[in-house]
Amino acid sequence: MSAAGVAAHPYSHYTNPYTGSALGAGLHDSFAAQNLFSLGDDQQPSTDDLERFARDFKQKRIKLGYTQADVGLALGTLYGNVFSQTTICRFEALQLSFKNMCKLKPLLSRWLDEADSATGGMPTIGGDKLNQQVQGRKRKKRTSIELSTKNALEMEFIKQPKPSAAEITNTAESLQLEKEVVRVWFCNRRQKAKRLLGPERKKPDSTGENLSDSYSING
DNA sequence: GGTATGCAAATAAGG
DNA sequence: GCCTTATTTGCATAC
Repeated sequence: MSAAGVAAHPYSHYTNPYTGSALGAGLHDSFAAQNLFSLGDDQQPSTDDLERFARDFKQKRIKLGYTQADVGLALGTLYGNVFSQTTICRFEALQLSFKNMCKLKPLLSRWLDEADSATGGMPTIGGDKLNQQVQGRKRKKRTSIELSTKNALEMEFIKQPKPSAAEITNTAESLQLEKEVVRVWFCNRRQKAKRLLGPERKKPDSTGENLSDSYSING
């Protein structure tokens, strides 16, 4: 155990190396907007709400004796979609985008409520909006591509970064992968190539870090 | 044994 | 149906 206590540094450190922004800028932008326009009305929580909730959630979760993995699994029972320990961890550490945090909050909130009241057993079903909200989004299990296969794909990529459908099918067959997996691999690989080639983003300086600084959340 | 994190697979949205 | 771009999410592994 090393984490007890409370999330150390909220919305700051996760600068997605791929987009150079993703969780980073996207997140900060969203949060900035959220802070500025915080309508407070809808059901959209403010950044403060999220921070408070995450902190609270973690504390209670620990008090109740559940691990992050437990929670992720329980969400599967509750809503039909399991989440990983990683995701719960990032939620607690406020390392998800604002939008993503907003999406997960009600699920975790509901879980917490049930876990809280039903002390003694994991909460069970709650078949309503939330259920539907998350369901139908069944995520495909992440494919682990073997190193040798990756190498083969890399070779193909060097030869032809943008293979035709037929070429993708061939590659998929020869590597014994699903065609879709190969197609997505090439898409992601192209994205990666672009990132690697274009390190000159917008402003190396003024964006990410400063913003994250200005989020000095903590109390 | 639980939690944090790097890299990247999968998905969403718009074209 | 496939692309690009942005984003979400998790495997693998370090802590």
